[in-house]
Amino acid sequence: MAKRVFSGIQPTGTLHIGNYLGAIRNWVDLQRGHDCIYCVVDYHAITIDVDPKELRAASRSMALDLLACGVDPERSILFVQADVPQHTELSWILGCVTSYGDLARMTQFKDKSEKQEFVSAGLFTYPILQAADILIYKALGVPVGEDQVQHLELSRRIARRFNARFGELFPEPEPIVTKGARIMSLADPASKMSKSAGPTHYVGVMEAESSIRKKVRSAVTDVGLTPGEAMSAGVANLFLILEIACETLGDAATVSELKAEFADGRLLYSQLKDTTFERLMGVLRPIQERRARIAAAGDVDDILADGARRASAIASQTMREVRDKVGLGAAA
RNA sequence: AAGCCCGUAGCUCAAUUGGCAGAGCGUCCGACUCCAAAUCGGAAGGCUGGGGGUUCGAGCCCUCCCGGGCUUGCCA
Repeated sequence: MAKRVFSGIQPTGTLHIGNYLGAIRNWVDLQRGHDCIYCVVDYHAITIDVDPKELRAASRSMALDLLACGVDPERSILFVQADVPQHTELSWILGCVTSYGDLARMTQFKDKSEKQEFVSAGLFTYPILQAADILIYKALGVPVGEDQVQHLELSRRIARRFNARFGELFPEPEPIVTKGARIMSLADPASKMSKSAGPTHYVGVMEAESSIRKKVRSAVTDVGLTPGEAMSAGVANLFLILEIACETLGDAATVSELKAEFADGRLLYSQLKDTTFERLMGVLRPIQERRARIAAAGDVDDILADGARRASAIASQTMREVRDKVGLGAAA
């Protein structure tokens, strides 16, 4: 049996090229040779303030984005987290083998809680739910970015502690270190591309072409470098986007040509931007078209229902084992 | 549950005794630039958390509600 992989993404905001080039592209590739379970994590989304009128639509929309990007429901399981409520049941139990001190050490919690005026307990216990997401499917691999490594290590600790206390059940999930595509904000190349920094900082995968052109054109570069000098962060970021886009398109020549021009000090940044924009659209356009086709077909809800059904089958089996090992409930 | 403090533009905060709701940052447009940034010029942006009241006049005073923070409790 192929190695099982789990990963999730929050349904807040739209998918941006940092998400796609950094993570989702790998999700798609992992489908070859792995047994993949992909999840739109709406339980996680409500750890911060979210509009209930928008959440469900956002979850569906994110699922649609993922399908458009190439997540294949024939090969993988795609579902919305709250459609498999066993995630939260396991989360409670795992919370009881998680140390308070471990949670208090999570840097992402510290960062996020500083920015919120209302800090929910859910934000604090978030990594436990994340561990439940992974362990309930006994996933062996989890594709993660650098920012999630700490959380995955906690998941491993939780699995280990559960096994030690209640008997061997969960395999320790291994990180799948993906090609280090860390796309930076175009407006501020010192910080990672994110939706929270505002619309000028990210390029949406489904964004209108004219808008994307504008954003790529306004990318921060530098005042001009002398030949032989290292690239500035902004230029390096454009090259990174260009490189991944060209790789996807099977175009090896363009990047090396532009890099040679850069080394000679005769690269015009306007040209780099135009080329990057063009190649990026070469990648995004088919995704956008596919999204339109899938949306028109109108079977996303069916796909998600089927995904939830298949995920539930695994999750409820694991929960039977968990309840048995822990001794929960009156019925055996 | 009680006490105290807080809520003003997207964000951080001003606003004299109760007297025209403002600034910085961000956003948008323009100039400059190979493209951008920075800089300069311009613009948009508000039910002052909500309801009621006092007053000629309320961001400011009274009252209730909602939300947040801190403190001391109560119940499980």
